[in-house]
Amino acid sequence: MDTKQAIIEAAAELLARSPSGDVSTRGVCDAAGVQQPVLYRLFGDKEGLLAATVDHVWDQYLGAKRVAEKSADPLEDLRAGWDSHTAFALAHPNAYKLMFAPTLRSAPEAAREAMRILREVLERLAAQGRLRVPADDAARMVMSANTGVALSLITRPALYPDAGPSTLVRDAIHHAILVEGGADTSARDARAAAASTLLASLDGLTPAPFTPAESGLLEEWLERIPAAGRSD
Amino acid sequence: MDTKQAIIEAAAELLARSPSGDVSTRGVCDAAGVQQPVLYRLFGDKEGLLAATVDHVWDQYLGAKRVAEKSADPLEDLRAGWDSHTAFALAHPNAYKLMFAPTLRSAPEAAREAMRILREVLERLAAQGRLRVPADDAARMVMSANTGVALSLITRPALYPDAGPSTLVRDAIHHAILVEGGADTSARDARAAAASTLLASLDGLTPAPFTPAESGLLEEWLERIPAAGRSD
DNA sequence: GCTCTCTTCGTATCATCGATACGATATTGG
DNA sequence: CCAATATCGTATCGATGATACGAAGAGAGC
Repeated sequence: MDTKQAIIEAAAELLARSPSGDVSTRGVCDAAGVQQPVLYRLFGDKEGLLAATVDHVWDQYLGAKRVAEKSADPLEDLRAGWDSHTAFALAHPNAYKLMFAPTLRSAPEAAREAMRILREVLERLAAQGRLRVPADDAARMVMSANTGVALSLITRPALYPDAGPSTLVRDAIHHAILVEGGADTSARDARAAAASTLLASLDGLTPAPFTPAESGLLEEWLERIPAAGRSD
Repeated sequence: MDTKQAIIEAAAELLARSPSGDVSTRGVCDAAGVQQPVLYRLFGDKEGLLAATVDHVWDQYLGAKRVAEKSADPLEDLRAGWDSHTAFALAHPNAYKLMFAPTLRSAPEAAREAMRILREVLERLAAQGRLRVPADDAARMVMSANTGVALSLITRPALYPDAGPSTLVRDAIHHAILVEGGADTSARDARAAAASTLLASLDGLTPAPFTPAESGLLEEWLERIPAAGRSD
C-alpha cells in the first residue's frame, strides 16, 4: 500500500521537474526504488500511473483550497473557482496538461471532480435565479473557456505573458451566463418576475419556436407560476 | 521535392486515420515508400515532419475557405472565423491537437497564421471603432477561448455532444470585446434570463402546480426559449 | 515443524520507436 | 572516362512501454 503512494509521489516529483512534461516508467521506478513489474501490477499501465499521479497532485492542491470554499455569495465562489483553476495550471503545468490536454484517453478523476465543483457552484446560482442559461450549458461554457485560457497561458507564455486575458475571458463568460445584479430578490419573486417577463415577450418571438397550441398551454402554465407556493 | 510532398501527404493520411492521434516515422516511411534516413534528412526530426504535416492540412482546409473571406462586415468575418476554426478542429481532430495542444514544442506556422488572420479581422473592427479592448487583448481572448472550446469538443465528445457551447462562448467573448450593436438584444436577454430562472426553480415548487409530465414538457419548452428570437 | 499453495519479487527479455552511422550507389562536373 | 559530391539503403543504437517466467516469501492446514 505504501509503495503505491511512494510511486505516485516519485512520479509527481519527476513530472513537476520534467521539461518535456513526460516521465518514463523506468525513471519513476528508479526514483521510487521499485522494479517495473510492481508498477504495472499496481497501476495497470502508464496511463493508470499518470492518472493516479494527476489525481494526487490535484488533491494536494485542492486540500489547501477546500477550506476557503462556499462563501456566502456563490458568484464570489465562481470567480474564485476560475482563478483557482488557472492558478493550478500555472503552478503544476505538466500535471495540468495531463489533466486537460488530449494526452490521456480517459479523463482522470480530477477533471471530473473539477467539473463537479463547478456545476455545484452554478446550481447554487441557478437556485437564486441568477443564471440565464441552464446550469449544464453554463458549466460547459465556463470549463471549456477556462481550460483554453489556462492551456494558452501554459503553452504559449510568449503570447500570454500575464494572466490578464484570464480575467477578461472569465468576466466575459460570467457576464454571459449571469443575470445582472439580481442578488437581492428572493427566489419566489425572481420566479414570478421571470414568468411575467416570458409571458410578455412570448408573442414577439420570430421565428416562433412553438405551435399556437403549445403557446397557449405554455401561457396558461406560466400564469400558474406566480401563484405557486413557497419553495424556500 | 516531390518526395517531400509525398511524405507529408502520407503522414497526413496516417494521422487522420490514427485512433491515438499519433503516427510513427516508420509507418509514414512505409506508406510513402521511402526509408527513414530520407525523412530525417528532409524534416530534421519527427517534430519537423509533424509541423509540416499540420501546416499542409491547415493550408488545404484554408484554401477552400480563403475565397469566402473578407465580407463587408468584419463582425460577420469574426463569427465565421470562430466557426471555421471550430469546424476545422472537428474535421481534423488529430491535426488540430498537434496544432494547439502542448504536444509540439514550438507552435507550427499554421497556429501563427490562424492568429494573424484573427488579429487582422479584429483590427478592421478596431478601425471602425467597434472594439472596446485593444486588438491584442481581444485576439488573445478569442483565440484562447476558441481553442478551449474546440479541444473540449474534440476530446470530451460525451460531455460536449454538440457545438452549442461553441456558439454561446463565441457570442459571450464577442459581446465582451465589442461595443453594443443590436437593439433587440436586450429584450432577448431578458427573455433568456427569465426562462433560465424559471428552469432553475421549477423543481423546488411546493405544492407542485404541474404534473410530472407537464413539468417535463415545460422544461423542454423553456430550454428552447434562449435560442429563439435571434434576429441577426 | 513440515509441506502445499498462493502471492510477491526480480531478472531477463520482447517489441516498438526515434534517430543515425557508414558503406554502397548514383549523379554530376570536368 | 574519372573523380567529387550527393543520395541511398542496410544495419544498428539507445530508450521506452510492457511482460514472461522462475525464485523467494508468506500463510493455511495437518
